[in-house]
Amino acid sequence: MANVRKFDRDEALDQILQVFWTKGFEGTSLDDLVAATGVKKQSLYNTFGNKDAMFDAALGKYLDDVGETLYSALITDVPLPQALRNFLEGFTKVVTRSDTPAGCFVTNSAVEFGLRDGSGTHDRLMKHFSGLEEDLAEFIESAEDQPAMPARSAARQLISAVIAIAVLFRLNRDRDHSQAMIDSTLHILFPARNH
Amino acid sequence: MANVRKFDRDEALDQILQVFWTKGFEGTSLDDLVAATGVKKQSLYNTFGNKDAMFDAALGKYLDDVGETLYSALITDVPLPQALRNFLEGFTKVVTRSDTPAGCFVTNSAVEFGLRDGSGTHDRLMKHFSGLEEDLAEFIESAEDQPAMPARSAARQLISAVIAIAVLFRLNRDRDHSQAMIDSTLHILFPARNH
DNA sequence: AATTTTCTTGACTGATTGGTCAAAAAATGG
DNA sequence: CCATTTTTTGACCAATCAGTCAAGAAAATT
Repeated sequence: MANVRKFDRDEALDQILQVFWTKGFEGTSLDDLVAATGVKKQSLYNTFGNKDAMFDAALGKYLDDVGETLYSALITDVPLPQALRNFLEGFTKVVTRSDTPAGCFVTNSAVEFGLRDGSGTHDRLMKHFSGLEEDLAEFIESAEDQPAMPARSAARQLISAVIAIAVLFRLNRDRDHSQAMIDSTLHILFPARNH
Repeated sequence: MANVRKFDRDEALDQILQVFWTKGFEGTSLDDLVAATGVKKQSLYNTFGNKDAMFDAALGKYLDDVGETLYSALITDVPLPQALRNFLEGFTKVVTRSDTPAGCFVTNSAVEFGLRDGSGTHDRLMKHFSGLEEDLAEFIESAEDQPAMPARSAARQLISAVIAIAVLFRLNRDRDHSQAMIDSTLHILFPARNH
């Protein structure tokens, strides 16, 4: 190799993610990304490709980071109610952090790319949700402690809660409301129990 | 008056709504609106104002139309479970119709305008959700038949379901999935009952 | 030290953005 | 039928859009 990159690729990608997460794909201009990263346009193109590729890379980073958070709750040997509480709390922490944009980048993108059938992003988002539902259902089914409904329904309720928490927090940054929705969801899955 | 408008204001507004609903605010250009309405740019500006005002008017139309659908389910004297089923089915019908864009325009806009504090649209969307939660809770509380949780929690579960149905249907146009979520939500509110 | 390879820089595209202007066309009131 | 008022029309605007180009700077290889 000859000359070497002056900026940190991963750090720049993280800043790119923040911008897309805040403003969406259409709402983000390349100048926004240049300003956020401090990296000149051509260097961004050299490193990532075009705007779509930058978005794709940002989505990948988000899926890696958040995916790890979500799935780490599902690889424990704590009782199911506690594991699912960890799942909900972990996700909620991600979408309500004050040092990252409010809401869930995947949910936001699902809304923005929802009608763009056939695009790579659209497929990726669909697979994310169906995969998560599958994994949740499997995890619940294989647990000792069973919720008050079929595993598949419970998984859907969890995903439903997670989406609603993300959308509503993005609109109204009220952590108490998010917490109430977590508690309410757990009471539904495991009624008549102390949480 | 002198000359009179050649196009129908309400019809044009409906077409404007469809475009914003499909592509979002940032994703919509004025040329898109001109193409969809068949009305020249200046005439749109004369009639509605600027792009923000057009979006505002479209949101108002959507809130009127959908609001009527939603609230009509809450002004009946049928038993609560049936009323809430009507509520969920009515909403789902709106967001899954094949002659209008997939998903809920309010939810989409909540995601897109979520971080624009202080904007009129942001306030309006917040008031919509808090108002709906309030009205649902009140309606449930004043009913004879009570769900298996406090009215406020039930109201939040309904809103949560409604948001998730809209987001997921926009991504993956699967009506069976929407229906399953409706049924699951009602089973949660009124367990051990035939729906 | 010279060459080669890569990254950086800033100027530069043509297309599109939201929005305006002023003239033309049309309909009403006198 | 004329004057007035409003809408329509298409040209026009500066700003911004995503993306490119070519020259310059920096590092590794020879």
